[in-house]
Amino acid sequence: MDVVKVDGRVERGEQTRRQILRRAAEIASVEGLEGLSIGRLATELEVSKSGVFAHFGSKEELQLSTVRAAAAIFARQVVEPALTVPPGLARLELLLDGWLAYSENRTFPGGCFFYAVQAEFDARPGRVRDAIAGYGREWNSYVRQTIGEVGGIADPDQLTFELIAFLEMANAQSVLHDDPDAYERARVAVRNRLAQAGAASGAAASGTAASGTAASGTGTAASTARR
Amino acid sequence: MDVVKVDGRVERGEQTRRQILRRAAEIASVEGLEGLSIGRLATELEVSKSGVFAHFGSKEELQLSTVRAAAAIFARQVVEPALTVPPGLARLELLLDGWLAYSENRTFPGGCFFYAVQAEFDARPGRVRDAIAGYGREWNSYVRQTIGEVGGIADPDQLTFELIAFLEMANAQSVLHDDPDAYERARVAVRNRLAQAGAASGAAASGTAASGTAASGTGTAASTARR
DNA sequence: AAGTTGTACGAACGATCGTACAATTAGTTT
DNA sequence: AAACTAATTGTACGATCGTTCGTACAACTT
Repeated sequence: MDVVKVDGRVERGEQTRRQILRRAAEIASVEGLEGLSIGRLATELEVSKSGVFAHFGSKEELQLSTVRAAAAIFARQVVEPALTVPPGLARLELLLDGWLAYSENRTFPGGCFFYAVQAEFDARPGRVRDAIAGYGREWNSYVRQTIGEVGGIADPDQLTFELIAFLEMANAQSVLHDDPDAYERARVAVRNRLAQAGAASGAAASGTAASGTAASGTGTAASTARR
Repeated sequence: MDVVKVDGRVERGEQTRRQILRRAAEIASVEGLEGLSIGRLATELEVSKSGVFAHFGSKEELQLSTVRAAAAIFARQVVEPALTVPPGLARLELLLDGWLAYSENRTFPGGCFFYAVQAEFDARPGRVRDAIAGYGREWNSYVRQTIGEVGGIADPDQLTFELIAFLEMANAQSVLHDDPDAYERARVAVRNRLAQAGAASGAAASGTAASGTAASGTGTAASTARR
């Protein structure tokens, strides 16, 4: 009906814009959002520098658009899959495992996009930093909410802090030291901490076989059981 | 003594070099080692651009020297104080509290220097990355060793991973979100995790007793004792 | 005293940065 | 067909980047 207004020119423009932003996010995950330059982007994509520039009007707008594009990829890859299972421990575990997979399989070549740009912009003012901080808070409060839906957890804010710490540490260690074992460390840490928190929900589903007395077992058992 | 070879020119040179590197580390903790430019450094220090350049011969060498200078500051501020107490739980706690204080009181204006440059260089090759990774491994294995000296801890490598994760998370949250509470979260996490690990050494003081919500105890005491 | 060494400076270089604007191409409307 | 519109291009600009080079001057050696 009214969706027929497919202007071929606009259509093509949006496609190049998507290509630009996908490449921009890849570069930024490795070199940072400042290391990302319009000229280099144009050269790599084999288009004109002014063509790239025209899509955004300023470098800051390019950076902001890149952050938004990366957030969409993150949401599709990490958040949405977790929404396919009912709230509770299973969803929380799927969310955390999804994050580790997102980092481990290098959705962005430099590891987690937000880890990279967060550390780059955390100490300087501006709209880019504000956008990054906003997504950080969103992610934080979504994890927090998912923890809340498990029930029976004493201090959800504290648990949120610790779980996210494990995820980011795994990403950092893996990228800097080429150490894939970091992800296994994070999985052990997450499992152990969730057991300690006394995640009430039954669902022995993905849990360890020895989940009954997991608290004192130091959680080393099911290292190979998962995955 | 035998230190009589005080050439006034060399002496003066070393002093300006120290000033350059101190400022360079400050800037890099905020803007990164790439954001650090020789021209800007010269302007801020009110010296000539070529004067700054002459001290290092290349930008890469300036970056390497900056990393080394920051490592020396880190060692003095975090590692050395812990060496004043005997090995064991007390030393480990002093080390961790020392790190949190080092980040919290903004020894570098952008928070932990190494957190910033690690995320910046973790995904690109080169000598700078290698140097940063080297210091990272050093820090990691020193924490690991200090944990080992406590005794009675099941998996020291796993504990090292988790404790450092708490520290870096506190730094990241604090800097990006202007949230000073992050440090308290990290202290709670550390205390809780050490209690769970069953740190054998005496000093039950900081153990499970205060694990509820209290901020008091040895943790904060040490943090204020320093500095 | 004259001669040597080391730090710091000023000017200039080629390259690249972000940005501006007019010209061109391709698709849509009348 | 002409008129219009949107994406893309080419050219050019001022600023800043890292780097090079010749020079000035203070400090040390002989």
